[in-house]
Amino acid sequence: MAGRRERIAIRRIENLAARQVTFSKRRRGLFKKAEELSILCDAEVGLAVFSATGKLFQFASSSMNQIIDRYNSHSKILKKADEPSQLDLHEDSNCARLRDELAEASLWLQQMRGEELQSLNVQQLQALEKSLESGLGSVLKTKSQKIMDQISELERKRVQLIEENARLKEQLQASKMEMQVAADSPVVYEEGQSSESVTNTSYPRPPLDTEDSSDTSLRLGLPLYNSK
Amino acid sequence: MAGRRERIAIRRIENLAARQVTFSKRRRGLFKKAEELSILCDAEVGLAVFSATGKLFQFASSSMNQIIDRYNSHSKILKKADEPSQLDLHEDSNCARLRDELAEASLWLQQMRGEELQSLNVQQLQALEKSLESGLGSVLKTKSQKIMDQISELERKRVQLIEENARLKEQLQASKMEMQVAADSPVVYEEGQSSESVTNTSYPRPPLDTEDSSDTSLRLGLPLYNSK
DNA sequence: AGCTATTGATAATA
DNA sequence: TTATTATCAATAGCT
Repeated sequence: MAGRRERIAIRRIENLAARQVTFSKRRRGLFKKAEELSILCDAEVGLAVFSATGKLFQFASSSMNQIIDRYNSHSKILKKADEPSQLDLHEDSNCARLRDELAEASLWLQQMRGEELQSLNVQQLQALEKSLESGLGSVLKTKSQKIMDQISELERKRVQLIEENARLKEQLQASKMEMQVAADSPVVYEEGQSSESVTNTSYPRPPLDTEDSSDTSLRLGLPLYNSK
Repeated sequence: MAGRRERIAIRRIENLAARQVTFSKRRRGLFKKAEELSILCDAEVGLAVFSATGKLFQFASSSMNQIIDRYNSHSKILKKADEPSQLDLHEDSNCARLRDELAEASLWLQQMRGEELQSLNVQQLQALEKSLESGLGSVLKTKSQKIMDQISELERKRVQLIEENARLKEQLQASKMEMQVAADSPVVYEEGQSSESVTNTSYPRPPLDTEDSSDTSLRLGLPLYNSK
């Protein structure tokens, strides 16, 4: 007969001969599928496999160097202002390390954005989840703090402006009265209007107590970050 | 109803939607097989795929840069080491850029972990929050899938073992009966012991019905990924 | 996105 | 190693 095949567990095959046979078969299958993907879907694919004995097998839809270049320069989506360097002395040796670190950081960013998760096991996913939840908590906390600060600041400025307006009105009134005095023809029936009542007329709703408004802004701010 | 599948020709799929669907499906298959090869056969595997839209997907059994380094080492054996390649020519200019990108990526990672948020405004915090929520959703989904897969796998093995047990039990029973016949000296007062009761003595707890236990394992599995 | 009918891949065997 | 084939896995074509 032939293959009384049971699906094998995905762990290292202990038997050397069996491992080599499987490597040979599966390698061919993998390379075939890599090529098919690149052709069918117009994708650029690079695949390098080192056997346990150190032998290299490779496939590249274009050229391996081109793919490595593209891989290395892929994360230039974001640019920022240049930063004065302080490590010029060890430029060359740092370069490979930088590339390592950048690749790792990029992968992490991808995974935190929810991509490229298939290569992670459940434990790693759990850790990632915890990290994301923690980060999300901090973001929410910071955002609410910023919003509260903004509201407090606005409120403070509003109170300041109200006070300034009140001062200006008083000055204006004083100025008018001076002019009236200067004109030497005071009008009696206008004096009943006190400076206080003027203020109330101009600002029907007097400024709230600052302690209260702080709490109010908290309540108002909350719905903003109750997202979907 | 479903896949009235004819083998498709291996050439570029013209229809955009179909091409994207196929890319998504085959890419996952390819990455899975790459991972399996690396584990089963103790091989170092690096796979990079750029979609037609320029998006990078990668798998590396160790780290991509380690694999690239190893690849370059292998290649240099076949090349002249003193001949500066294109990669080397761009290395210096890349280095500064790499440093910038790494700084940028590191800052992002910090911010996604909930650190260094003070320099962001509310709008940026909102975007970060959305990104984190989206990533968290994907992580949870992937984790659930992995756990479900594990459960299915365990259940499958359990059923398999139950079947094997049943087979072994039958064989044992047959074997015992043969021995009784071969002994050719039946003892009358022992014949009251039926083969069935013998079996029950050897296996006091017969295997459960497979249908019921299948549902049970599913229910037990679900709370695992109902995270806090 | 899900769902099957098929094709394709491959583990055990010769 | 290569060939065979039973069986499992991947996926093309539909909803």
